[in-house]
Amino acid sequence: MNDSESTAQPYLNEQQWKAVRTTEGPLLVIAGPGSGKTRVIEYRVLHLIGQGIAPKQILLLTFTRKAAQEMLSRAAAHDERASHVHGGTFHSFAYKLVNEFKERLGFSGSLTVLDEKDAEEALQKLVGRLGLGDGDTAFPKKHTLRAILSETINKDKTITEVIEYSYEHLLSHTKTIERLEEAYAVYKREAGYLDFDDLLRLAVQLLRDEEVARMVGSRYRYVMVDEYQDTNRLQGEIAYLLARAHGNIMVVGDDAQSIYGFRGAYHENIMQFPKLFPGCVTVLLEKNYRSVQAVLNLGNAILETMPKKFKKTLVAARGETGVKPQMAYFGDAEEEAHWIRSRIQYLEKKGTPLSRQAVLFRSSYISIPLQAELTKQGVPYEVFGGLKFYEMAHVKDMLSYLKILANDKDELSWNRILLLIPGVGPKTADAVWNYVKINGGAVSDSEWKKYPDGVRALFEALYSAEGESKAPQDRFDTLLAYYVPVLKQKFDDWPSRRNDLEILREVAGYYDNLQLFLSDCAIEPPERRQKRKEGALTLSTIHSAKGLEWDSVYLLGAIDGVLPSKMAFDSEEELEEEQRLLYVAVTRAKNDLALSFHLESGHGSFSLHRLSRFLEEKEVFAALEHKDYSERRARERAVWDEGTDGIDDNEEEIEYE
DNA sequence: CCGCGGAGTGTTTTT
DNA sequence: CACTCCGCGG
Repeated sequence: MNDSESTAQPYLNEQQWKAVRTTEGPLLVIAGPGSGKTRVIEYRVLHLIGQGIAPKQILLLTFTRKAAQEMLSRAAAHDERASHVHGGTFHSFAYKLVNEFKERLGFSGSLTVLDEKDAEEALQKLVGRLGLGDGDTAFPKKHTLRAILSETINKDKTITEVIEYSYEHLLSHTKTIERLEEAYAVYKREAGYLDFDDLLRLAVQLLRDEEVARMVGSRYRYVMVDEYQDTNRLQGEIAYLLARAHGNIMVVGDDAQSIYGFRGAYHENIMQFPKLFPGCVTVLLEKNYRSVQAVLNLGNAILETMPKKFKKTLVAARGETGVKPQMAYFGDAEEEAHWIRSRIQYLEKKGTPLSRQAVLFRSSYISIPLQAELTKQGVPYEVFGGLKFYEMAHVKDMLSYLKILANDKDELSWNRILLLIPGVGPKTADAVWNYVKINGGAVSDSEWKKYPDGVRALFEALYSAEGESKAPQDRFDTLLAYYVPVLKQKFDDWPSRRNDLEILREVAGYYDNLQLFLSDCAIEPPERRQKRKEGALTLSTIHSAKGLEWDSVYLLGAIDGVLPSKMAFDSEEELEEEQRLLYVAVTRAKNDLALSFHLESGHGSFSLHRLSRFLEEKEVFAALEHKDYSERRARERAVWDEGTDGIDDNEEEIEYE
């Protein structure tokens, strides 16, 4: 995939230099899209090392692991020492910290990180156990329950506040959900479970402790935080606590690109930074080295229509006018997919390789017709965002076996793998778990007779995979041999799943510590494809496209109800975030941008037929070149006003010139 | 107690 | 349209 650094910028400009050289004391960098902030971080790392700072004393906190790796490996290309800089996500940093000081937090056994799905599973189990939703069909689903509890942590609110604010229809369940929250906390503590929110919460708790703060604070004398506009209150506090003693902290962000409010991102963090760190130096990076003027004009028009927010304008550094972004209209998703695919291939023929083109969308489902079209026509593509590798059932199954080796109190994993055995349902699974909880792995012969035969086979597989000294990959192999028959029986499409597990096996080979492998799987999903598809087209959610750029970009589904999502319709705040999402999408394009619309004939009552409201704003509308490719509409028009022949045919080459 | 089949429901974005 | 929940037959 492409990244910001392919942007041709021969030297650092004055503002960028200032950001690089200001190493002592707090520094706030407001960086518009394409303004070279990645370069600033890269050079700042090199500059610090050049000053004689030990790489180990530099900490770089980013939003995704990939971002940190990119920046550090680029710096390492100039100076190998840069590869020893500590870099990662807040969550992985927090996990290491919690693990290091777990006794202080009152944990005795090993810790297991719960991903979102696990957390939901745990909640559902508790709901059942406590009989909370009994006979009540209106009782919230596990996903909603998890969202509510998560919001209390990430937005620092009480359950009542969260429900009053975003889930008014659930007010009557407030008391029950409070009970659930307590039970969930106890449950996690007993099993040694940490969900994503616990990681941040506990890290803050640790750093608030003077002694810990002193130890950790002296470890990292220079702290840098990327994508600061998308940090939440807890992450903001972690950054603050880390740098409180020495004040050597740089944060980089752009409030206009804050798109993680739904996850508790608190963009006020950026505004409050100067207050938190008095004497802070502010640097504004406005020059855009990425896009042609026509694209920037659209970006600026969107910026103009945003309520509140910083006043700023993207200033083009490239000086090329470029072609006005196209707004293309279609009758249905298939027409749209067909057109986009053929336009992509057309540009490829004209010299823009597939790897430098990307199709972006608000939500994954929107891209399905296009994926079908691309597959049909043999266009190689790679999808980012949406369903994740480590969330697939067979991957979770396999990881569950390993998780039990790492933490035998892991009830959720026991439950999962027991249910895979024929003849074992919830009751038997529970019985076996209760037995294991008390007696450990030593099972008497008489006990076996109580359960289906498969249970014994499972235990034997687990026994033979045990052993501290064994490499994670060896254990993996033992358990995979056990699991493959289960896989074949459970899934018709097992060959491709078997292949996924082969990839997982390879990843396991990079680790010599099982714990670490497993926590990484939850917090920082290992790259699913070691060898990336060469020369493939990128399909990505807008969220996953953050920080990236391509020569040619398509925004699929510029439909009111998709972008903005209909889920955001009744919240002013969420609508603003959707608008920033549009801004992020259009500013990914370097040379060429096309937006597209199709009529969405929803199943059931909902059908979407209006252009995104953000694009209807006068100035935004004017920054686009509107073209109606709808065959349906063309047909209608041909009937209504005879004489015009509307749009000729679907001879693709003609249409985009 | 398990597991299958039918009915009903609500649908985003991610560490 | 995919997933969850419920009820019934084995």
